[in-house]
Amino acid sequence: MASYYLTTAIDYSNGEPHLGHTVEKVGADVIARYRRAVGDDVWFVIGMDEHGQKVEQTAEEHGVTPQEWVDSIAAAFVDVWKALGISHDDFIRTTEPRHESGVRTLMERIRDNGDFYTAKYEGYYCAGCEAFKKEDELVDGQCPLHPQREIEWTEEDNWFFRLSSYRDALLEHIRENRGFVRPASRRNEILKLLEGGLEDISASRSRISWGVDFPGAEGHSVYVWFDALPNYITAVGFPDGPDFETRWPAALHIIGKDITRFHCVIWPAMLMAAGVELPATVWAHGFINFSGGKLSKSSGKSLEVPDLIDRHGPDALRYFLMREIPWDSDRDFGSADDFVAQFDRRYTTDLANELGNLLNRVVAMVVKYRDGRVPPPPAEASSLAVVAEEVLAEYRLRMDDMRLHRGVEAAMDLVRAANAFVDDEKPWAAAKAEAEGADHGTLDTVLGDLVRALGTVATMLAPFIPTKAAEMWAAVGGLEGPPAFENLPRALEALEQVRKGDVLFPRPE
RNA sequence: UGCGGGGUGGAGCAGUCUGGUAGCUCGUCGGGCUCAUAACCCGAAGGUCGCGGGUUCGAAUCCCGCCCCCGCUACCA
Repeated sequence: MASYYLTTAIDYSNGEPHLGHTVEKVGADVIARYRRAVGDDVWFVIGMDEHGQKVEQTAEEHGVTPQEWVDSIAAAFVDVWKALGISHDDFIRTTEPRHESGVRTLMERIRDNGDFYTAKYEGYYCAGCEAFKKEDELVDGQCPLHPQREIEWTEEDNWFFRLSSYRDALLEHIRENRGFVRPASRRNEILKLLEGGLEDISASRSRISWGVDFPGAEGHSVYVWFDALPNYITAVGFPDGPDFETRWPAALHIIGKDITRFHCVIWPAMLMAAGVELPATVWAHGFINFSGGKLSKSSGKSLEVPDLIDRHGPDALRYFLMREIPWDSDRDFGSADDFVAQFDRRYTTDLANELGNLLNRVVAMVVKYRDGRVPPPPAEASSLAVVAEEVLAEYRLRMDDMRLHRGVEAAMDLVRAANAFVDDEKPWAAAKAEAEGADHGTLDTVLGDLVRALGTVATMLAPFIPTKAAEMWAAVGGLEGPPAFENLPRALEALEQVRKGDVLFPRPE
């Protein structure tokens, strides 16, 4: 079994989980579940980035210790992921000992490789940004993001990382490995960036106490990216845990497009400097945008994730996000009201009317005309069975290429084809003909192939709507949930008896 | 300024790499069916494929120029 280790960006512990976090985790979960169905040995890790001055300040504002603060935020994130059915295998937090010790080891290796040096860093420092600002970034001598804060001319000794010396190696790696940075638009961006040259970056901070101590440098802590990025290796036991060798290098890092350069330039350079293999692919997904303003003035529809889950259930939200938001680019919803309206529309048309109703009508007919017995596969496949084969192949191509929104679209194409097939074949007319003496072959083929098409749909949709797909699979007579793709043909042939259950997606009243 | 992405019927998108009657979903209008969650199916109207020029027998698709929108421009998740 091929090892497939995938990660998402770890989320910064400065606020509650929002839609942006949710899209990323759901997409990653879809990939994880799909890879499992393909037969890979999947290891799926998400987590929290918990250090830094901002966390320290936020904790102070709430009158708790930083550790208490990050504990409560981590719990809030875990609750949401659980509610959404995210199937992660591990949850890494950068305040955990396994992470902090791994970071120190990594820093030591980079240092031993001669890629750290000290230099004076001076400039205007904004405590709000936790960063030095260039003079032309300031507005009226103040940081535009934190105008209420003091800006200070500051000098400190920093440890610098020789990022610039990895430019050629990075260029070569990205040029030769087309799949390293995806989608292609992001790859172009990074290549152009590299062609323009790189500067060294600082790797330590002297003024941050809530962080990992910089090895061998009294009073310095590891700067944010050198702390956060290594979570991908510390989570699987770097440097010498038993799983590190089998799981690393990762198959896939899933990130937001805003942090592409950190993952495609700094992170691989760090790994090269420490003599660690590079991940196979970094995938930068797009964002949800609200050009019309996220906060609706009119009806005040909530975009809080728990409220959206309550609206039509977790699977419906997963479906909507994956169907509507391209996995490789941005999507603008206008306003919060528009978002909710689109969500309601997708739920009613796609899930209730097309998918749920199809299952219901097919199961009802099998019960009515065959006492629930699923007719076995006919000698000659129906037109629907042919379409099912084609759709499945197209679905696999799209999913393997991580075009998730196109994958779910393919599955729904089969749903539409099945609904049209029912109308074309008119099983009720065939049943009437049987009552008048016609043979049973035609209706057997129609009903059996419909049931098996539904089984195929359930299997294709399982990564997207795991709970509902399992209900579908059970309704068409399947055992133990939708099968791995390898076993699908056999599992479909084995379907014997449909089970009429509750309406899959009730229409809103 | 530079770089990247985008501009396709009312809305959201596919198609552009590998030129050859412009496609899908939703919405609108008309028809059909009764197995089904008043669900489903079929048909119709609706597009100068951002603008201008070029290559070609032929361009949404290739080349040049321009306009508009978004992101990034380095230590901000």
